[in-house]
Amino acid sequence: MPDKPRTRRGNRKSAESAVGLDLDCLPTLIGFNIRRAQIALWRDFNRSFPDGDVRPGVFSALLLANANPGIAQIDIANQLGIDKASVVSLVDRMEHAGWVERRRSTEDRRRQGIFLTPQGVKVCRSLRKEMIEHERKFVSRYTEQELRVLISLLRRLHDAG
Amino acid sequence: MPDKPRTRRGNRKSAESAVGLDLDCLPTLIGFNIRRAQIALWRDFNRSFPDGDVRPGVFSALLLANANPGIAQIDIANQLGIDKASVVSLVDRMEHAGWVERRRSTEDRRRQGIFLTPQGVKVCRSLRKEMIEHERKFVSRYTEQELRVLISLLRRLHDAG
DNA sequence: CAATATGGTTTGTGTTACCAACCATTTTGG
DNA sequence: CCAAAATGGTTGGTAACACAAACCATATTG
Repeated sequence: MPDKPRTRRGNRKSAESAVGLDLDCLPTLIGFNIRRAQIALWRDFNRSFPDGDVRPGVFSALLLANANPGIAQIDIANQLGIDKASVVSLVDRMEHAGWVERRRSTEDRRRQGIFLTPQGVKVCRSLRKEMIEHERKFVSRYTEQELRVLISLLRRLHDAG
Repeated sequence: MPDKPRTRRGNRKSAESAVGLDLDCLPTLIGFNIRRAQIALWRDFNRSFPDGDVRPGVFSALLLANANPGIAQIDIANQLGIDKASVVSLVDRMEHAGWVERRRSTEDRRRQGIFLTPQGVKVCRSLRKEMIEHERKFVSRYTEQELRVLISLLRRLHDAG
């Protein structure tokens, strides 16, 4: 029996072969739902910010550097929960775009302080606005209370991961 | 002034250079929190399932194929919310591992039905158990009610993304 | 029956995470 | 005080994904 009964060939509603599929325990798994949410957000992000220099990683790093002038790359890594090696390429791209510059700290000459250029400041301000605008589409699915709960539950997931 | 005041050089609690960093609006953004949660889960997943054939994508695809014998790859893509091209490599890996086989449907010869091998069935059962075990670490941070809420809020995020 | 749609595949690109190894610098502890 | 260890940054390599575009075989359609 190389076949299955669930083909879309007229024995069912023709539009939806997916109807009635069994997802097993997947819908109850945190990982599965986070993954799907992440994909959905990522896809939407790419539509909102098409072919620019800004990517999710760059965005957070830029905001962080803007709010903390001279922040060290290691601190960016820690705040974003990623590897320090990953931060290097983020900063590389931001520097290449002319948004930030690295300045070797004179207090601790291992540290590379990140400082926004005037252009970087402008871009950052604009991006922050666009991002909030972009998130509105998702935020609007929740009440204010639900959103607060969601954020706070998510935060517990990664704080102390 | 190439320097910043927030170095860890004794003028502050020496253990934490990160204390007092300004995260701007990042903590209130859904995208940021999802991303961090995803990273945390991913990292933990890799510790729980070190160097095996099983990866997050493969896991969901295997469960799906197990629960729906003969499912078409396109349906896997739809259920997982990913591109059909991405499914190909997932199935490739599962087939290569000897967990599933592709059988061309005789009803619609475009479709490749995915069927688990006996070994695949065993692996699947074992993986499901391991996965639930693995998630326990995160689940245990929530009350039963909180978990239900979290899952349901997340679901709203990707259903209709 | 021609035009179109669908499922699968291949190929290529891009993002992003990790680790290991290395250098320069700083901190440490014997 | 100085050798040993820790720290910050960088490079290079690997891997998992995600996507899009182009292509084939097959099905559906008009």
